Amino acid sequence: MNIGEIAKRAGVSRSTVSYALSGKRPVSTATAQRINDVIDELGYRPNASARALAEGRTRTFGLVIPPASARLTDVQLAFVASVVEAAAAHDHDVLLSPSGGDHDRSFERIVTGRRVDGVILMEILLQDPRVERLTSAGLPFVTIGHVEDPAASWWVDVDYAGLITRCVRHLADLGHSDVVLINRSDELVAAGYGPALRATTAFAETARECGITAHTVCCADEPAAGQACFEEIRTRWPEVTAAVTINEAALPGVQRALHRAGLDVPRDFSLTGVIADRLAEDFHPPLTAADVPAGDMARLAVGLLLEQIGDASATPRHSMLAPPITLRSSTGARRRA
Amino acid sequence: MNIGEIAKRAGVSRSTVSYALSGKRPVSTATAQRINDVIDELGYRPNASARALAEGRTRTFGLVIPPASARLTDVQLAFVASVVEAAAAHDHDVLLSPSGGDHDRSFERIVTGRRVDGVILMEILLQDPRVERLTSAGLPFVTIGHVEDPAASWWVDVDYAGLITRCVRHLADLGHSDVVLINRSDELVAAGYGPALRATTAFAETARECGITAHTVCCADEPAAGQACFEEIRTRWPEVTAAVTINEAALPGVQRALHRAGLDVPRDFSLTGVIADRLAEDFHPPLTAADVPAGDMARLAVGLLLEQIGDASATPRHSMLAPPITLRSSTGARRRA
DNA sequence: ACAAGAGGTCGAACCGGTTCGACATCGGGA
DNA sequence: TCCCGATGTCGAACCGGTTCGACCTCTTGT
Repeated sequence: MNIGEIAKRAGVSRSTVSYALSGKRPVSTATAQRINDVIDELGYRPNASARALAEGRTRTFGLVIPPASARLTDVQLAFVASVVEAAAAHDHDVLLSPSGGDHDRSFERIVTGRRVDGVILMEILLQDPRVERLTSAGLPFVTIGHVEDPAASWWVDVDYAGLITRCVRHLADLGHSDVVLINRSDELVAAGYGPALRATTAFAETARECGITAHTVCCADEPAAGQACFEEIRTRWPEVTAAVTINEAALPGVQRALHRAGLDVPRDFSLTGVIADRLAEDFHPPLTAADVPAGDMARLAVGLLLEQIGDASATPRHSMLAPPITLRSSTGARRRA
Repeated sequence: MNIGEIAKRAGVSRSTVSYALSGKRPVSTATAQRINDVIDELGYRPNASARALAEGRTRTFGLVIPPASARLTDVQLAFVASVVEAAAAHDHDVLLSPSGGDHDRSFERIVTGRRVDGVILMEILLQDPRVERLTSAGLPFVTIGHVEDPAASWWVDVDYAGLITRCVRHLADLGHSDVVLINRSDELVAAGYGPALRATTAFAETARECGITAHTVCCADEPAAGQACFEEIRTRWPEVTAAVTINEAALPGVQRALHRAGLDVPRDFSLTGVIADRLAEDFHPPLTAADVPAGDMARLAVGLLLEQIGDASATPRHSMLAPPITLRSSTGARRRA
C-alpha cells in the first residue's frame, strides 16, 4: 500500500495525493474526498523511512540513558517515560540508546546514521565526551544537567545548589549545628557529575555562612550502601543531628539504619534534601524535601529540543528548575543534649 | 556525505562502494582499500532512512511500555534497559511507545508506519487489543506474558503458577495452615492480567491440595497500599501466619506493617513469593523468593523476535522461565500457638 | 585453443515518499 | 476585451541507499 497505489485508485497523480495529505498546496474538495475514501478503505499510512529520506527529518529523538548495569533509579525511570510521552504529544518517537560501558556503538549509530533529529542526554558530566561528539556532528541536543559554560548549550537542570542551600538554612534555623550531606556515589563525584559537585559546594558554603559544622559522605545508589553509610556517620560524628541528601536510592537503607539506631525522626534526627515527591511521601515519616520534577524536566527538554531543531541558528536556551521545598514531617528542632 | 560522494572520490561507482561495505559481492583488495581510506577520511556512515527504505527493514524494534501514569516498577525498568542492551548487541535500536490511556496514536504510528521490524509488548493481558492489531498488521511481535492460546504466538513468560505452587508447598511443609496471597491490583486482575490470574488459581489449588486455608487479597502497586493491605489481613484473618506475594512495589509497605504489628520475620510470620532478587535482598530479612529474571527475559524476547523476523513463516516458539526459589531467611516453621 | 566459470565493476532500476516547475482553467479588475 | 493571479493538477527530479543483470578480464580444465 504505497502512495502510488492510492493515486492510481483515486485517479490522480502521486503528487496530488501527497498534497492532499500534507495540505501544502490546495486540492479541490472533490479530489480530496476521493483520496481520503481510498485511504480509509485501504488503511494506508505513509512509510516513515521514505518520508524521512525525502524530508531530511525523522521525527524521532534519541534518548541516551545510563547503561542497565548502573541500575536506573525510580526518578530516571519516570523521566524516560515522561520524555516518551512528551515526544508523543508532538508526534515524535523516541529511540533509546544506552551509553557508557561498551555501548558506544549504539550511541554512534544514533549520532551518525541520521536516525534522529536530536538527542536528549541524561546524567551528563561536567566534561562529557558525548557532548563533544554531538557538537562536532552538528546534531541538536539538550542535556539534563549543564556543562561548564551554561550559556553555550541547551539544557534543563534542577538548581541543586540553591535547594541544598535552602535545606541547610532550614536546618540551621531549627537549631542544628552539626549536619551531614549524604551525596551520591564516589564514582559519580570523581567523574564530574554536576549535581553531586554543586551539592557538595553549596552544602559546605552555606554551612560556613550559617556557622555550623558540615560533613559530607558519598554513598552508592543502593539501599544497602545507605544503611552502611548512615552507620558510619553515627560512629564518626555522633554529634550530627541532621542530614541532607540527594541520594534517593539509598533512602530505604537510611531508614533502616535510623530505625536500628533507635532514632526517631524528627525527634532525634532530621532528614531533608532533594527527593522525588513519590519517594518522599513513601518515607516514614514523610520527608520535608524538594521534588525532582521529572515530568516537567522531560517536557521542557522536549520543548527545547524541538525549538532547536526548528531553528538551528537559535541561541541556546535553558531552564533551571527550583522546585519548592515541601514541608512534611521529617525535620524538627534540635533537642538540647 | 553520501555514498555518491565516496564513490566519486574513490573513482568507482556507487554500487561498488555498496558492495565493498556489505561484502555481498567480491571487491578487489586495492579498490576496497581506496574506498575505506576515503570513508575514514570523511567519516562517512550510511543514512539509516535510505538504507531502511531500500532494504525494507529498519533494524529497529518497538517496545511498548505501560504509560508513565501507571508508574513503572523497578523490574519493568530493568527490563526496558535490558531489552535495549540485548537489541544493541544485535546492532538494533529500540523505539519506545507508551500504550494505554490516550497513547494509541503513538502505538499506531509504530505499527503502521513501518518504523520497526518487530515489537515487544510488555504487560500483556489475556485478551489484548494490541495483540490483535499487530496480528492483523502482520508485524512480528513477542509478548511478555502469554495470551489464551499458548501455541499460537511468540512469547516469554515466568511460570507464575508453578512458582506459586512451590511457594505454597514450601509454607505447608513448614507447618503453616493459614496463608494469604498478596496479589497485584484489582484493576489488573479485572483487566485479565495473566500473572495475577494464574497466581490466584495456582495459589487456591495448591492450598486445597495441601489441605490448608488460603485467602487472596489484591493490592495496588504502591508501598502505602501494601501497608494498608497487610493491616487488613491482620484484622480479617488474625490466624494467618504466612504470605505469598508477586507484588514487588507493595513490599516496603508490607515491611512497615509487619514492623508496626511487632511481628518478627520469620519467627512470627513467613513471607515469600516471586520477587526480583535485588528487591528480595533489600528486604529485611532477605526474602526467600523466586527471582523475576528481567535480563534473561529481555534477551530471550529479543532472540525470539529476531528469529521471527528472519523467518516469517516459522512456527511460534516461546520460553517459559521457572527461576529457582532462593532460600533466604524470610520463611520459617510455624510456631505452635 | 576454447569454453566455462570466477572475479570485479558498472549502469540502471527500485524502495516510497516530497517538492519544484509547468501548465491548464477560471474569475475578476482595468 | 485582455491580462493577471489564484486554484488545481501533473510529471519529473530528488533524497541515499541496495540489488539485479550485463559486461569485461583473467584462470582453469579438457
